[in-house]
Amino acid sequence: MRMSELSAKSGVPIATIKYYLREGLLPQGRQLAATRAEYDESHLRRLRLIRALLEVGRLPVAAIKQVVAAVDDESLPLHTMLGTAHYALSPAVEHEHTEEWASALQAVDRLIAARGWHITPGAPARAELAQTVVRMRHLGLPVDLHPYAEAVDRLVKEVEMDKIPFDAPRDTAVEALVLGTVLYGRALDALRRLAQESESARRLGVSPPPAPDASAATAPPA
Amino acid sequence: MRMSELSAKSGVPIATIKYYLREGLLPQGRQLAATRAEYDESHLRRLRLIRALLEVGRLPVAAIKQVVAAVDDESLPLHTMLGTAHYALSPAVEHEHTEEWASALQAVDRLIAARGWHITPGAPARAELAQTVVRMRHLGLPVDLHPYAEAVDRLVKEVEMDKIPFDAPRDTAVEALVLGTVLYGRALDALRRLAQESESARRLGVSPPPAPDASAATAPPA
DNA sequence: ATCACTGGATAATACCGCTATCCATGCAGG
DNA sequence: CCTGCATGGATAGCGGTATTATCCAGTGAT
Repeated sequence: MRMSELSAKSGVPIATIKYYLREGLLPQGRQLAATRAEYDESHLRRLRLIRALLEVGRLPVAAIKQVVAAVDDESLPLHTMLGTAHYALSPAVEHEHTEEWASALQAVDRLIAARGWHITPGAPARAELAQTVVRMRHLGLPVDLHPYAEAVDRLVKEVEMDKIPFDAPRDTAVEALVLGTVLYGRALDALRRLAQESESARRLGVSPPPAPDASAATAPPA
Repeated sequence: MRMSELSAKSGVPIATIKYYLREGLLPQGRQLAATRAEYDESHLRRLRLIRALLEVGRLPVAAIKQVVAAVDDESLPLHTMLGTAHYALSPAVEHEHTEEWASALQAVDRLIAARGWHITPGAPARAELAQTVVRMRHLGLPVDLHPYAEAVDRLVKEVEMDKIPFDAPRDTAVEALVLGTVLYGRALDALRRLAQESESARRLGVSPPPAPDASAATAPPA
């Protein structure tokens, strides 16, 4: 198919597709002539991957570039691939070597040990979590992550990993890994807020089930 | 304290503090004279709240403005306050009234019903989740959110809500609500990635991930 | 009175994702 | 073959956002 068709099928403007080509997010089409190139289903699929990572996962374009590079690198083991996705998802927390930081990191490592997890020291999520703990303490929030760790531990072990099609072609498995991390991450977050709203309504008593001030809860900016 | 002291204690540059004052994120200090104003602990605390929402929660400044306005509005019930936080957290998904959208929304509503949740139709998380489902289907991912819903449901009911100090002064409770949503949301996400890494290492059982460095972000020559 | 410092107003900056403009093709219909 | 519209590629520009730099007049300690 040609670029215009690719654009039509994906809903991404041509100018934007050109941008992705420039940035190396999308592989070049098969060159037919100086002003003619052909794209196929793989480009369409890649485009959907990009948009999902961008719009749902909120990944910056530079990070997506990393991810697709890893996806395309056939020599990369799946586990490493997952690490790349995690790295792209993590927002580069700057290490301040303060007392608080060390303490928070220690707390995180205790939690990791308590769950029996095996985590490499360079894992981005480790630093990110430590950073979050620092913030929580700054603000005087009670910090108890154990129930959260237990919940995701079960989820990952009992559900998520079983869904990855390890026996499928590599790119399929890889996409499932990356997309699972990103899309289900968002889904989990949205679900949590739904649960919160429901429980909040129940406890703080917007009394009857047929919500009286339904619109108030999500009222648009004043 | 003066602005420079506020800056020193919070780690936020003076110019940035001035910006927050302009934007109404941070209340004005007590004016002592034309070129002299005094700030106190409440400003420091507010500044930390802002930075937490900004850096950890990734909220845009405009959304933070909404949140602090709600926090400061004494007349707002707690439940409504939570709704405001949720609204600020959600990234305004645009409704395309397509077939897929309707179907995804239906699936989300079935899930909500299955869990017995009480959710207002305008809940931002509802649309966000539907959007995510649409993307998942586009990409051919299997979509089964039930285990996720169950996990967060338990978490919210058994842990999160019990931590909110409803009997404390309003602003304390309000901050706990907002920060709980935002900070624990991030924490949950980071924990999930930790669990994934651990489980991935166990199942795919291999060498540790490459601990990619920041320079790699721009290094690869296409 | 002086001078370093403060707070406030305004303009400039950096980055990012995207978009508009140009231009040399290139295929299609006559 | 010739004409004309569409294509792909290169380049420059736009719009939004968070932040920062510049100016300036007022203040208070010395």
